[in-house]
Amino acid sequence: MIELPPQKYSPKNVEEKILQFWEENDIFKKQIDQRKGCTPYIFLEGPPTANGMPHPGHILTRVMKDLFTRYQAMNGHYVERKAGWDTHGLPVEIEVEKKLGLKDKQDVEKYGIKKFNDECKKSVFKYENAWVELTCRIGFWVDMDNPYITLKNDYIESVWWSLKQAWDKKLLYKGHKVVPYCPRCGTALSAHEIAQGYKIVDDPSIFVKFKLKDEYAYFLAWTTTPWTLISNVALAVHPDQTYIKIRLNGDVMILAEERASVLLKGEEYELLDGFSGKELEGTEYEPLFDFAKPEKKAWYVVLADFVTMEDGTGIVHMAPAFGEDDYNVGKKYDLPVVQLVKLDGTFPDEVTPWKGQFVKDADPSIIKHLEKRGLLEGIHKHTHEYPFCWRCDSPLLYYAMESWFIAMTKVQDSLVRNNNNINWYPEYLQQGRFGDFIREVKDWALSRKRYWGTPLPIWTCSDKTCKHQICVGSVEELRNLSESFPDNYDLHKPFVDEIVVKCPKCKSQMKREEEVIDCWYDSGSAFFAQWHYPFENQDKFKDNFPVDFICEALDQTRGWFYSLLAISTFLFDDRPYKNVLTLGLVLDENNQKMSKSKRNYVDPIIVLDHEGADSLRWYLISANAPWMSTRFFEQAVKDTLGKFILTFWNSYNFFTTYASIDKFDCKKDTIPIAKRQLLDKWILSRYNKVISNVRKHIEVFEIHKAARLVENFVIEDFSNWYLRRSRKRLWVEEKTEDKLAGYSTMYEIFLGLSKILAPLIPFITEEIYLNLRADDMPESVHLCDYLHSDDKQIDDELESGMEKIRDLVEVGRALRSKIGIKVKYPLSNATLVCDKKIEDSIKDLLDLLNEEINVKKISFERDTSNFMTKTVKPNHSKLGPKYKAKAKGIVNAIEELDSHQLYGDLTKTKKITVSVDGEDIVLTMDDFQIVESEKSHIARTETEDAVLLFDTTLTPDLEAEGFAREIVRRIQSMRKELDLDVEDRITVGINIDSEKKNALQKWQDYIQGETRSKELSFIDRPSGKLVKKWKIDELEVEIGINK
RNA sequence: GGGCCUGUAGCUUAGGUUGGUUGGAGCACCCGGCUGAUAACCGGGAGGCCAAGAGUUCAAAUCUCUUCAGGCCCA
Repeated sequence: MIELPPQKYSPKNVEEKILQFWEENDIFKKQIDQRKGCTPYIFLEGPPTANGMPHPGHILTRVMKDLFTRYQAMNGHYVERKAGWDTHGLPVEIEVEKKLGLKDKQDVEKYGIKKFNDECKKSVFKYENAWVELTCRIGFWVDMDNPYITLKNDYIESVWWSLKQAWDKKLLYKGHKVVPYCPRCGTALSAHEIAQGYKIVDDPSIFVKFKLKDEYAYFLAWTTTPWTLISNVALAVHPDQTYIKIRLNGDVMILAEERASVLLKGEEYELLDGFSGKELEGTEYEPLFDFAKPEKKAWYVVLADFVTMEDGTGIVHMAPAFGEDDYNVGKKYDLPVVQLVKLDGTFPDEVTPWKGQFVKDADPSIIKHLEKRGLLEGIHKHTHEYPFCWRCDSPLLYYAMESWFIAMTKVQDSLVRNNNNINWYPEYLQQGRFGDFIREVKDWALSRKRYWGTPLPIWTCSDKTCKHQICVGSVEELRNLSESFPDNYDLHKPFVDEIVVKCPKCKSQMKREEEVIDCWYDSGSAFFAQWHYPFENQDKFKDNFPVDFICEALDQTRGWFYSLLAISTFLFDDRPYKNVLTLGLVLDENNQKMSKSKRNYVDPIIVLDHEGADSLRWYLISANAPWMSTRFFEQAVKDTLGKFILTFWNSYNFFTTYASIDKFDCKKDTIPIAKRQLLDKWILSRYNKVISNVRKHIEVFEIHKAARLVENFVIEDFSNWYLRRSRKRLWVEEKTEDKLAGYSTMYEIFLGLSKILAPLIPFITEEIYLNLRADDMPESVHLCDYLHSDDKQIDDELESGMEKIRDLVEVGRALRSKIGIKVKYPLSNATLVCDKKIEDSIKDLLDLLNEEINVKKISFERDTSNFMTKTVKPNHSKLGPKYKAKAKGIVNAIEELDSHQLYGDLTKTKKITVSVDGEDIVLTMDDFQIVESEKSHIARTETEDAVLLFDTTLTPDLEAEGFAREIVRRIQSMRKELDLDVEDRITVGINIDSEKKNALQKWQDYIQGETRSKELSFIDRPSGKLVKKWKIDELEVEIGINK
């Protein structure tokens, strides 16, 4: 039984009601469970960090994840949706440090690692409620009762297992990583931290001479960090640049040709030799200082692509301990890492002249020293950006810290192969940003010298000679190695470090490497660690690997998308996911990135309260391709509500208003399609076409196209044409077959739309479905099967005929507007001039055209000649040159004549004579232009394939009919003013000029029928509940109505 | 600094692969009409150096290069 829904659509009320319905009836669980045993569609949730409030970007991700999983579930797949939480990492620690007022790592250790980590754990779930609420409110169906959480012992154990795999494959090793380091705070800073501490500073930049070992010549190098010269081990040149040897001021020097032309502009020098960078490779030079006694070979020329010709000399001094580029080159050439700076930023004792001095403060003294030795060629001031500690404002040093790595470079080929086996949406990321990243993959710096994270499970024997190392791969293994393993264990710091582990080789005590691991490794392990694989759920894992679908924003490309692939590749040598949808970023109204500090975004909750989740979802889905960035602001969602959601609702409301009055029963009252009107068949054809195309778009994640297609169908085809054209059918009071045919069609389409749109806008579709469903249908739209199109109902010819009719309506209305005869006033005749084919395609649909443009009769013709008339007018460009001064007189004379007659005469006699100033002039057809125009009372317009002609003669009968419609319109608006129900009957009294009254009387039945009046009288003083005076075309009318 | 993506009317956008009539829509605006779906509907109008510049071509929103602006990632 279809019920009358609320007239006014309140998103909040409807959505709250539906949320309650889902919860009370466990619909989400039923959607999953009813597909048990079906082909699974495996989704993996990229875990959000719940230590900050969700913002519009998170909403987009969650909406997209939701709609594709809902779609697959309705499509007959078993779609589990396990939620996940990312809980470790530096952002969490920073948040807690701020809260507790801790400034650096020393502060943390003073505070106590146990207490600190407790705070971290608490902080992680600080915003959990907000996340859960928002997730629920936007209708994202994900199982938040059984999430995977990266801080759980089981999860950590799975991560440990995977690290042990890496260890066994000899992929886990200890090396150096150059990081920005604050010597005062004694800590490395993350990229995110240094980004907020750049300042523009003046540093000395110096040109230093390095003497070649076997030759009296110098390499001229350039540096802005003189203090790193102490730890110099090599010089780098660009392999493809040209270097020259010159004599300048008595010295022989080598530098890049391109730089020489800039640096030595105007100076005189003698060119001695030239070579490519490549040829210089391996050339040895004498060290500037002898403080370092490196074990490996040092002090020779190496090649590096990053050497620029923008500044300097084209020869770069290399100190692998203090620069990432330097370090990487050093690794390639196996250079020693000379690190003559202590962790507090001062020089060690072996650097005798400057020992104990802060390195940057020693710069001037080092420069002086070089100058004294004659090794300084020049000194400049260099203005550049330099990072400072955001906490204590000390200048940061780049510093090679010991770190654990996973040797991704060793599995690079597999990475590339597995990546090529993934479907990327959009495709260009596969070989673009992501492919580039993988082709230049570096070893993964895994360890973090922090507290809140998965501890690195590597223990080293403390015996100086033994130094045995073990990577622990399970809790069981750790328990067996330790003497006292607690029952109630926690694998985090500091507990894990309190476990006493004995070396299996020498029985000495072992000590865990103090680091925790990169939290990206945690989340990248989700595809197996969420199942506690391999300790549990081995089958479950096998069934769920690789996953079908992951979806995150663009910034995850080198984050989670990479960490999943990296781990999956070295563990299983396979892709972890088959399809990856990358979403564009959500920006603010001015295309600026949303940031917490600028507060330039709307709180999603406000939008949800005002416009509702469906409008919000529809906006995000339809505004743009998923991978394009989308601007987000409340007005945009408001527009979406008005444009689509309300149109959809109003259409539905229109249908239910009538269907509920008539108690339409979808079981008993459905009319077979064959017996329905062409209009019904047409909308069903359009509808089925839409279904089939929507499916095609969704399959390739072009959800915006699917959404726009449906939107266009609902607004243009269904609401603005089909329903508008069907209104009259529903106004008849009896339950005619035609009315039921209309209901049947509308019912089918609303029910269908609720299913098609259910994954996209799950609330309003549920609301509609629940009202329309019959008892034998599933209890929720989300438990239905997604629709397949019925191609038998697609009729291209009918669609093309309707297209032509709609074109004709358009031009017909425009023409009416142009000739100034209102649509209320019927015209007696219209003619369509077109060919037979067109006529055939539209002749059965002509009633629609009749009604839309209000014409009594439409007939067909093959050409327009009966409606056109030819006249002539003087051809000025011919007459002018020929008759010069007389031309004006001739034109005047012609205009005196009747132009129709003139044309007739000209065609008959070929010439006419006019008299100008007493002179007879003979004119021929050549002197005229033929003009074709409509005969009087004919108006003409055309479409691409037809001409439409109106007979504009208004007879008194036609005028009376039009006037009757004017009256009806006034009464209707008065009914509405009284807020009457559609079925209410009224009595009407009209006071009107007697001449019009006579004309109107013929239309009395019509007026009464249209306005549901049981009585209509023409009286002088109308009375009733509402009495109004109207002015219709200068004529005063007074109408009174009563219920 | 490097790589990648994006830029079309006040706003949201189609078209761009495959160069080819006058660059289409919708919202908002103005005028007119219609209306028992009323935050709707119909007709008309106004609004575009297709970010800027250069090149290729008979022809460029479309292809190429440069610049500018915004974004993401990496330095």
